[in-house]
Amino acid sequence: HKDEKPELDPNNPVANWIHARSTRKKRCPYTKYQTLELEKEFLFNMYLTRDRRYEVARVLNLTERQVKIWFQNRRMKMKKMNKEKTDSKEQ
Amino acid sequence: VMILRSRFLDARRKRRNFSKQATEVLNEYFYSHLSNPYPSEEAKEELAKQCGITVSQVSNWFGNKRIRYKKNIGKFQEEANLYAMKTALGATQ
DNA sequence: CCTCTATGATTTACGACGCC
DNA sequence: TGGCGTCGTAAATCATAGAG
Repeated sequence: HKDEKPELDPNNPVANWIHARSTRKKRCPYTKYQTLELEKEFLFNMYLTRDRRYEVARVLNLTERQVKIWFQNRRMKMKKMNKEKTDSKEQ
Repeated sequence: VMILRSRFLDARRKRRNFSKQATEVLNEYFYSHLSNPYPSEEAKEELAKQCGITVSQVSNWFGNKRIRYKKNIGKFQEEANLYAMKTALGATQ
């Protein structure tokens, strides 16, 4: 499950850690408008159809891949929020 | 109603830095597993219990610690030596 | 008090692996 | 086999607690 190892020095403690590939796109925070629209779409349906994805990407000037990943991350966030809610209820 | 109110207030409760003891426990694990500081789910649960924080918070702490350590190893050298010495002494007893 | 910096949390972007 | 699913994480960024 390793991404890449820029550190080749065997004495370097971080040599075997997970490292992001240098080709990874730098994180680009979305605008308030983009986030708001994505949230609205998520409220409508947690899973995108292919043409909703195309449409959302076009309107928000994001790639379809970015929209797909945003929904994946958003579902994980929802799962985490639900878990915290039920965890605090029991006890 | 009061229960719902207190739960809502809990959720909005402002972040607090972890206790010195909790940070101590997390750092001990981090520096004694420096070549592979990725605790398993079970290890995270145990650390969370010892520290009085959630598993998510343990994950956040390790994520932040790994990237900040990697970004400036020199800055953490003193701390690393301190915990290395501490575990060495603990193993002797 | 009033700054800043360190710290905990959240947000993008993937790699690994799963299922259909 | 491609494509989207989850899971765990990297790295950047946000928010502000709290040390000086």
